[in-house]
Amino acid sequence: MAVTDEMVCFSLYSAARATTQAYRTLLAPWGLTYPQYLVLAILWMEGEQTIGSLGDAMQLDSGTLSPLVRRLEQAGFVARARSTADERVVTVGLTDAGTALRAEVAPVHTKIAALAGMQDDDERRRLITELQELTARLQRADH
Amino acid sequence: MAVTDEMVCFSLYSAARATTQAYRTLLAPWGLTYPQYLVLAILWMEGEQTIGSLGDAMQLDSGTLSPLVRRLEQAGFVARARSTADERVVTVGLTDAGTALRAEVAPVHTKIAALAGMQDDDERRRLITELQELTARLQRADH
DNA sequence: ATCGATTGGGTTGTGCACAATTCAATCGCG
DNA sequence: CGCGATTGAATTGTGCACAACCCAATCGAT
Repeated sequence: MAVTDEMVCFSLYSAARATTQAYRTLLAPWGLTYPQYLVLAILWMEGEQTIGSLGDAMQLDSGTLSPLVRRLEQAGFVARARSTADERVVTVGLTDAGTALRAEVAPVHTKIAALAGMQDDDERRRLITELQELTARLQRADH
Repeated sequence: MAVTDEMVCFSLYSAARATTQAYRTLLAPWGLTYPQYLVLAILWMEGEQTIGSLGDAMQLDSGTLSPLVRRLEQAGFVARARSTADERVVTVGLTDAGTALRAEVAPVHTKIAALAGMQDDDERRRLITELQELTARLQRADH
């Protein structure tokens, strides 16, 4: 038995990498990465966002999101604009090309869940909850 | 309910980042990262390795491991040498400084497991197995 | 023994993740 | 109103993760 097989941390680290790898394969036709897909998913489901609201949803800071959104903009899928009400705020919205992706690309996360053997709603819900609780305990402790 | 709360992938991604964040905090006194800690853990438990055997254990390629091990070498914790039997192979072993770290640093993964609420052996084992199976299904599918 | 194929490791380039810093816009307290 | 504090993004720098590529050492089939 390898050392790493005794560590929860390693099984998480490994599962997360396997997941992004599966996304890489399925998203390759559009040149999208997994975090870029997440941004698009949020825009598809919840409409226009700001850098800050994306950061809240994904738990990422502007140091990660700012260049990531710039690449999505360069790819033509989103548009950025300074808010008129508050010049500090940058809004991020879908372009027509970004909206057009939805039909073919949005279902990818369902395909991944199926590949992972997480097609059953209850079981998936249970694992999500377990991982969210684990995450919350770690974040609470990390102060 | 946020979009991301419905995705297994996101809960994995999030839990993995929370874990490395917890490691970052606990490893800060030694300037070690989580992947660096993993390499040291393998060396402590299983003795001298090669770049290849580390790659097998951690599922990483030389493009990641090569600079990572170089940084561990620059920090003085490991030493690298070409194998005399096969000049292609690079062996990685602990220095005295690397061995000396073991007593204080090795227990970190147990502390993290406790913070994550995974102190119970059976429950931890169950989650590890579940994640390993999920990982295996994704890797099998990703061809 | 030779030469084509394989293997082990390194390098380069791209994109996340995160700390730390900067800066302008806004807020709030007096 | 005025000004110090806060906020929202962006930038810089470090370190992983991974694809693509390179090269030298070794293997293997003849």
